[in-house]
Amino acid sequence: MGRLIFHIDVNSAYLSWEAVYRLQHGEQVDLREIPSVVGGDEASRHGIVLTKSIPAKKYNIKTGETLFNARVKCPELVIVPPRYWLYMQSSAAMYEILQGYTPQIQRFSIDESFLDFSNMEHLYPDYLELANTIRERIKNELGFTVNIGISNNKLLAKVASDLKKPDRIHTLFPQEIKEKMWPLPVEDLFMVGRASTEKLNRLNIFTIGDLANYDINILKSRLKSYGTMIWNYANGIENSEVRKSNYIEMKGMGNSTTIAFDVEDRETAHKVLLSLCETIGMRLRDSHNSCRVISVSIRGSDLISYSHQRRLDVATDSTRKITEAVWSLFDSAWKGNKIRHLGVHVTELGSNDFYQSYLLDDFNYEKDRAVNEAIDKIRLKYGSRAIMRSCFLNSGLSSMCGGVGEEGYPLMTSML
DNA sequence: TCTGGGGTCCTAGGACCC
DNA sequence: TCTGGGGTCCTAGGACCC
Repeated sequence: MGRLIFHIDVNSAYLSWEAVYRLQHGEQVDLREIPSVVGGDEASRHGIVLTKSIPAKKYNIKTGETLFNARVKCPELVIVPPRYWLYMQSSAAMYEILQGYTPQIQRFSIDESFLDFSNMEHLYPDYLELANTIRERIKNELGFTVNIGISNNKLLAKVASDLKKPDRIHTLFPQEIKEKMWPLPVEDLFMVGRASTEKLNRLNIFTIGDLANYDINILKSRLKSYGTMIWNYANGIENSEVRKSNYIEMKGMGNSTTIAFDVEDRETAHKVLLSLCETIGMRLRDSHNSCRVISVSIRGSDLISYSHQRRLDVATDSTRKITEAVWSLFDSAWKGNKIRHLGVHVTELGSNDFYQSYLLDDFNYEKDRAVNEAIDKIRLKYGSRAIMRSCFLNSGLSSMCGGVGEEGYPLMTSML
């Protein structure tokens, strides 16, 4: 009667999807078989590794590092640009297949899902056979490979899918923890990142097993609630539900961009922020949300970030109101340094199913709402560039920055 | 022209209240 | 001239995930 959880993870997702697309369009080489990466555009200062092929990994190329660095490690490295609409499509196609097996699916990211097969022995008597069927179907029908991790909770299933790649199925049941998980380096554990690894190493903790057998009270005092959580994880203790994605409410949304050049004046910064607000406003209205808290973040050319946020008296979904708040936050926050990156985030979301007629100011909410609605309709029908504010003409800036534009945005979480 | 963009959650410290 | 203490709200910053 125990739980049975699958974690399905696409191998080198962006790169695999790109490789399949290219093969389908007549290209001879398979990107997955040579040192290659999907990387951002260096000219506009987005030059980092988004996904690497397995041969590229052999050169010690890491996700997130600069393309400049990656080329130093491997001069013949093939770099291809990202194609986000393709990733959305590929992800959706895989989800279609998975849905045929159980409705209990949590889309964890664009290329990862948890499936709950608890109490379904009557339908699927042999879970290994089931996993194999799913793996084969994705490979045959969609052309890319996945790893499947199997256990009785999400944490262990996730660690299992990460074991040996590609195109593999692994189990990691509680009785296998000692043999399969404890020898791994502690940074392989979910939620143990760079900062925690350093702290743990200083405590002489180097493997997941070291962590599992450490005194929990010392961890608690050094790492607070994190200490308890990762100690539990190291012992395979985790009991969160597989949450169907449509029932997960969004907590906040953000839009940020690295600008192709350093911004040095307030007017240009305001324009970039406006374009970010346009996208945020539209996404808020599209999801029937309003926000109470608005925040602006600034990253300077020195790569140091800072932010200011403000709680509004009344929730809003108006592009105009958001922009006013964002501009004033920027003006109070900006230290006058050269700006590389700007971001707008909204949190404390709530329903926008009400008309806000706030009598204390003379802002015409009805008219503003009608304007936003009309613009949203035009953009949904004809694309985000169909209508724009005149200040963006000949400015070299996009009128609607960030976001995923017309392709939509699947609801995903990165917390178990 | 060396460092992305989308998220979630936690903590520390100050203001303020009783 | 000995400066409480608990609670809540708010902001800034940092950790982690993909």
